Amino acid sequence: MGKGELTRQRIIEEAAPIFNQRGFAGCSMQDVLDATGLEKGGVYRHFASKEELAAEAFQYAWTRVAKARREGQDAIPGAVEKLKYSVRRFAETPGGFPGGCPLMNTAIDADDGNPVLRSLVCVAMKEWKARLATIVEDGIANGEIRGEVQPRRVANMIIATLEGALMISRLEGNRIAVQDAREGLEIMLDRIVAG
Amino acid sequence: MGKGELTRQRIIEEAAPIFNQRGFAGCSMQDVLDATGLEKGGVYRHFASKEELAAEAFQYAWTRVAKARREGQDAIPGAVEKLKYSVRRFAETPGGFPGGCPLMNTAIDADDGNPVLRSLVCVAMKEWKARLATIVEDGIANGEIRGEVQPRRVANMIIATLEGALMISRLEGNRIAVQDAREGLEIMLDRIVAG
DNA sequence: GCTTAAAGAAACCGTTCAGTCTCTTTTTCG
DNA sequence: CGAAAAAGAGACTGAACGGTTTCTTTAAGC
Repeated sequence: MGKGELTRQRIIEEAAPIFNQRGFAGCSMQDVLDATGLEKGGVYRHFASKEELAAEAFQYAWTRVAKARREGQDAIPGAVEKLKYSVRRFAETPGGFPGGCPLMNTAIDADDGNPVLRSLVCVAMKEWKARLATIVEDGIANGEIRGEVQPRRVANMIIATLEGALMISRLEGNRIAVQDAREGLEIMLDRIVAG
Repeated sequence: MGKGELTRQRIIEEAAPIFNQRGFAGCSMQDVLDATGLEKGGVYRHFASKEELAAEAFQYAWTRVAKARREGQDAIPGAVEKLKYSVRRFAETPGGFPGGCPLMNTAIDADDGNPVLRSLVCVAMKEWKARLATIVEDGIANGEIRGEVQPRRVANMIIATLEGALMISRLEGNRIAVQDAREGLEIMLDRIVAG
């Protein structure tokens, strides 16, 4: 990787937390310059526009967060245990990235405009949901989870509850809401097992 | 109410949807001028700053949304039925205010800055949570709900799930997530009844 | 209906915005 | 080591930003 590519990556990494904390409109290019120590020319050589940088920053932030949340999940045996692990992992790493969950932040930030960011968030959401739904489907297939359970509904419930709880927790400045969500979801997950 | 007060109120009502859709930094005073048809002097006579207007706009938006969600709730008998009604009402009015839920939008918008807006959101969240928790407490007191149930946890679960689901629904442009959340929460609420 | 105070229009303030361009410095590679 | 290419500094552009001020219009109270 040449020096240019290295700088580009560094800009993304420095800009991502700022965009995640302040939103697209709330983060100026000057903020990025301050954070990177570069000048205008140094940044605009690597990105065509603020929007392009913001898009790359979101991708970076989400990739990092999603990877951290997934970590260790493959080693867990059993569909329900895998789901519980996902929930626990989410609840235990609420400060995984400065400014909170990039998915939620960018979804709220871009849902009434900025189609570029919006579509990236849409894809990210779709992938997360599919990942959870697949675990449920596998559980149904091997008889661990009851057949009537709707994978999409379970996935939506998990994502909605966790993200909503994170919003509350960040607002209140404590972990109570995410802990409550975790416990509530674990009870729910116990109820989808077969038998 | 004099003409001044009337204009002030009209500015708030016109500005609230814009702030709710674009966020504090994403909505300029020029946008407010365009929406109201007034000029700078006409607006700044009634508000000391953009922040003051945004605060009033949030209060207006949240008051309206909260009232709409509460409507008819008092007539519902039984704690669990009251809670179910709240959930149903939320799920059925996802487009209650342009731009989505002001509480979530402003919480995400202001949680890493703007202490004025942040504290208003905090109070709103506290009140909503207390309202739900009180219903649970009443249900426990009259034996309708099991004694082990933690009112705060139920309240957190309901708010988190609904708000998270609304975020998903708005991102995807359909009502699937809020419907899934509603059904999931109803099952959860059936499980907290005594006996 | 006249006086007076409130309300609004519009020019204006300095600052910051995203983005461009030119010129210098630093890599990179033969 | 030297030439060509890449990277970065930093001045600059015009528009938009939040906010102020002055002056005109409109509404209210006697």
